[in-house]
Amino acid sequence: MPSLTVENYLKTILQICVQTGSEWASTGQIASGLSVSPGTVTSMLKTLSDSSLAKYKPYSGVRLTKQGRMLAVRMLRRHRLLELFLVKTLDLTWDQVHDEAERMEHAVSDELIDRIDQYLGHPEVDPHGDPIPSADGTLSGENAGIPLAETEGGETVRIVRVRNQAPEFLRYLSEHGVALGEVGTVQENSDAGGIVSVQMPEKLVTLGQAAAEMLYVERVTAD
Amino acid sequence: MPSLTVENYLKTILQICVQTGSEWASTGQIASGLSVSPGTVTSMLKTLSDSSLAKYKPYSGVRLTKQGRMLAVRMLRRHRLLELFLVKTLDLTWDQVHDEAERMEHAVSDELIDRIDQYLGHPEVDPHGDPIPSADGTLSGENAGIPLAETEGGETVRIVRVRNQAPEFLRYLSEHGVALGEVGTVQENSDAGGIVSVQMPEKLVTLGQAAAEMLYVERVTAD
DNA sequence: CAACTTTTTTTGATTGATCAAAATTTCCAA
DNA sequence: TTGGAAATTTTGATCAATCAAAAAAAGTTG
Repeated sequence: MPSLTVENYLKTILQICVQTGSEWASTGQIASGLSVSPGTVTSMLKTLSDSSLAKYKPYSGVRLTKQGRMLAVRMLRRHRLLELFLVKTLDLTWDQVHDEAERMEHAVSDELIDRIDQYLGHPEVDPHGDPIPSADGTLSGENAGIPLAETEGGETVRIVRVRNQAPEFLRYLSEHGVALGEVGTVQENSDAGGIVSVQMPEKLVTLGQAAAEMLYVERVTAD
Repeated sequence: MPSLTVENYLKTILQICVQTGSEWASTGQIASGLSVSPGTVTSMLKTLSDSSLAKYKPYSGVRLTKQGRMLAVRMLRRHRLLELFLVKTLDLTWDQVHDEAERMEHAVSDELIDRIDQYLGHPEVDPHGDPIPSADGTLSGENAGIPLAETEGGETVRIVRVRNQAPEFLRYLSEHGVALGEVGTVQENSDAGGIVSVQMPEKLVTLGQAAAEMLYVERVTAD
């Protein structure tokens, strides 16, 4: 029922809320998230409000309604299941699936998504470690892990999530031995130098601060 | 580059041409194929002409250009590969895949389609027996088989294609033992009664004339 | 708190896809 | 060959999504 455009607005709003930890998303955030002009966003926010998918408060932003949030979560679920499906069936790599899923998520039925979920055995995370919402609309695990940037030299960490879908970034990681589930030891985290380096099983990888903010890890306790 | 709408027009035009064996498709045929009004078609035909995807001749219809035909064939290829992919990976049945593929075909990249083609081992036909165009745009095998309606009592035939995607029709066939590749014996083809009946390995199936025109078979010579 | 900056909204326009209904052209049959 | 009937095109309108640029509101800072 909702257009592809509406689906994209809802998803973007939800992602902003998750990332900022707020209930509200501003016109400007949405505009830059979708690469459209602010004026376009304003008019779409009114449309969303009219269809009870969000509550729009002029000059403040929007907040998803239960219904809108449900739809947005469903888009996230579709996107993430599709990504994993492409990786599992066709052996695509984590840098190849985002754009593909971005378009496909608007084209598949709920029934197909549930089939895929079942085929994959109800997975918890997608190829980037992003949690997959359950069929009933529950979105949990969005807070797992901490940015690599917050760790210190000497710590042993497991890679659990990459919060940046840029193919070049993902390929850089792969080429330097960084993959989901791998364990490494932080060599150095220097604010002065603006870098973090981690010894992975095979290779040593060094990332800038910005990049280290996007790579999420869990501290591993020797057991 | 071409919009979803343009892709659908091109595909529809190609299908009309294939079905009628003509180079031209009329405004009316396209309008009913796409369930839009004739006036809408007229204006889109001008658009297609302007983008050199088809040649429009007022009151006569359109004819695809080489470029337009290429694109249309590509849509057919996508559609058919997607159908088979869904059947092979997720065990969907032939009555479940058409609508799904119809939407997905606009959302997948050429690269993904080629991956799927490779994964499936370069198949020749989709789950309905429709031939899959090759990557270079060759569409062959569209003339394989003859309608069951043209066979006579006593002939042994192999089911090779179903030219009707209606889920109810396909389910009716499945429920009566008709599946691609199966062999049966025509019991009766009666113009008077308007029915054709075929003894399949498990069951006896009886179809009306119209239905028998949509089910394609090959005569099997005892060997 | 007044002036400047930033953000947001409004305004006016455009584009693509569609429709209904009127006008036109083509076709067929008497 | 002529008078409908059928098919097609034109016309005028609508709707969703977008933009640029002007106007207004909110925020910030000396």
